[in-house]
Amino acid sequence: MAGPLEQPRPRPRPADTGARVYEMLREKAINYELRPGAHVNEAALAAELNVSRTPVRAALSRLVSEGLMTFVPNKGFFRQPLDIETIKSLFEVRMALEILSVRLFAERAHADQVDALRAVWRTTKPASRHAPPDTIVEADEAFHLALARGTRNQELVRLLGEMNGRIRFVRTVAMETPTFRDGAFVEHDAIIDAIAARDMAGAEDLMARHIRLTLDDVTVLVREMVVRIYLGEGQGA
Amino acid sequence: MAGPLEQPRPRPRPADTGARVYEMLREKAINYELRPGAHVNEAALAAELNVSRTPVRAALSRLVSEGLMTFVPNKGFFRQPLDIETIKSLFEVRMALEILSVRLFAERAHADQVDALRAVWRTTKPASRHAPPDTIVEADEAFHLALARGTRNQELVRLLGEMNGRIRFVRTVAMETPTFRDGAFVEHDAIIDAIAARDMAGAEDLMARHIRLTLDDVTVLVREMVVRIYLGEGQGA
DNA sequence: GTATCGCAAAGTGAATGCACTTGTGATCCG
DNA sequence: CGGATCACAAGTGCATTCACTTTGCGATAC
Repeated sequence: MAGPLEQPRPRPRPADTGARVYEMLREKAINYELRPGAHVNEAALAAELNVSRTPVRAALSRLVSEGLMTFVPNKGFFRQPLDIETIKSLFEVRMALEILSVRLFAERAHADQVDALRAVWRTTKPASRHAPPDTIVEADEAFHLALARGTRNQELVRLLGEMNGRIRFVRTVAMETPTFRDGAFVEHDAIIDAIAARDMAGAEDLMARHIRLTLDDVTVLVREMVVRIYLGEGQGA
Repeated sequence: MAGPLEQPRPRPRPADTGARVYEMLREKAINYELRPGAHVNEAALAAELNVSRTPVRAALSRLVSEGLMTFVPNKGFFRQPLDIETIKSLFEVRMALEILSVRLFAERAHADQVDALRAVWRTTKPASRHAPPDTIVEADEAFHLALARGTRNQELVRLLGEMNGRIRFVRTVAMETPTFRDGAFVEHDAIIDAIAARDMAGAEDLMARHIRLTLDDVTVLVREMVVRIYLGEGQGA
C-alpha cells in the first residue's frame, strides 16, 4: 500500500548551514574551482551542497561584496573575471594598507607584542624552504594578519583579510619560484627587526619593497595562473 | 455564489525590488534612521517596504559586508554600533587610501583629466559657504570619488565609496562648523593645484592634512552625532 | 537559403510556509 | 519570598513554490 512509508523526516538538523555554505563557496571561489568569468548555476550548487538555493544565494551575495563574485540582474552570479589590471589594483591598495599596518604597529605595539609577532612568524613559517607553496602562503598570510591585528585597527584587519582571499592564488604561484620564496623568508625578519628598532621609515620601506616584488611580476604570475586554472590543479605542465 | 471576487491578483510587477530595497535600507543605515546597535526586525521592515523578507535579508547581508550592519546567528541583524575607535580606524584607513589616490592621480592623469577634476569641484561645490551641510558633503564626496576614478584603480574607487557611506554622518556634522566648511573649500583647490604642478609630495601632504583635520576631532564629532541621532533629525536642540 | 517569429526549457526573483531557536513571563516548588 | 522550570510568543533559518525573464531552437515565411 502507498502508506507513509517515508516519514516526514524531521530533517537531520543542519545546525549551521549558512556559515558552512559560505565557507565552501569561498574556498571554491578562491582556488578558482569556480572559473573566472563563469556563470554559476544556483540550483546545481545547491544540489551539490545538499541545501536549498536560499543559503547559496546568501553566500554568493556576500562573496560579491568581497569582490570574489559579480552579479548581473536576471542573469545571476559569475566568478569575478581574472584581470591583470584588477590584480594590480589590488596590490596597489594592499601596499598602501600594509605600509599603514607596519607604521601603526611600530608606533603602538609594546615590546612584548613585537616579540609575539616574531613568535607568530617563527612558529608558522615552514621548517624547510622546500615546503609546499600552500604552506608558505598560509604562513605569509598569518604574519601579515598578525601585524594588522597589532595595530588595533579593526578595519585594517578586515580589509587585508578580504584581500588575502582575492590574491591567494597569485601568492601561491609566486611561492613556486625560489626568488619569492627565499625573499619572504628573509624580508619578514627584516621587517620585524625594523619594527623592534622603532625604525618606522625603514620598516615602511621594507614592506613597500616586499610587496612591490610581487606587484612587478603580476603580469607573468597571472599568465601562469591561467595555465594552472585551466589545466587542472595539481598537474605539472 | 462565492465566486473569486478577489482575483489572484497577478502582482503589480515590482520590476526591481532587490535594488530598491537595498538602496532604501542603505539610506536608513547611513543616516542612522536605524539606530546604532539596534536590532532590526526583518518582518517589520518587509511590511514597511511592502516586500517579503527575502529581499530584505539579501540587502541586509550586503550591508553587513559593507560594514554598515552586523549579524548574529539566530539573533538577526543589528545596525553597527557607533564606536569612536571604529570611526578613527576608518579615518586612518581612509587617509592611507586617499593619499594613494592623489599620488596615483598625479602620476597617471593627463592634463585634461586634471582640468576635468577641477571642473567637477567647481560645478558641484555649493555657491555659498552657507549652503546646507548635506550639499557640501555631497560635493566633498563627489570630489574625492572623481579623484579616485582618475587613478583608474577600481578597487580604490570601490573601497572609498563604501567608506563614504560609513562616515557620511561624521562629515555632515563636521560641515556645520565653519572651520571644516571653509577648510574644505580651500583645501580641494590646493590639492588640485599641487596635482596640476605634478607635485606628488605636496599633494600627498595636503591630502593628509585635509583628512587629519577631521580625524583629530573624531571624538567631539561622534559625541555630537549621538546627540543628533537620539534627539531627532532636523530639530535644533 | 536566410531571417524572423514564437514557443519551450532553463534559470533567476521573490513570496510563502514551516521548523527551530531564543527570550520572557507565569507557575510551581523550596 | 526567591529561584528554577515550563509554556508560549516572537522572530530567525531554510525549504519550497510560483511567477517572470532570458535564451536557445525549430518552424515558417520570404
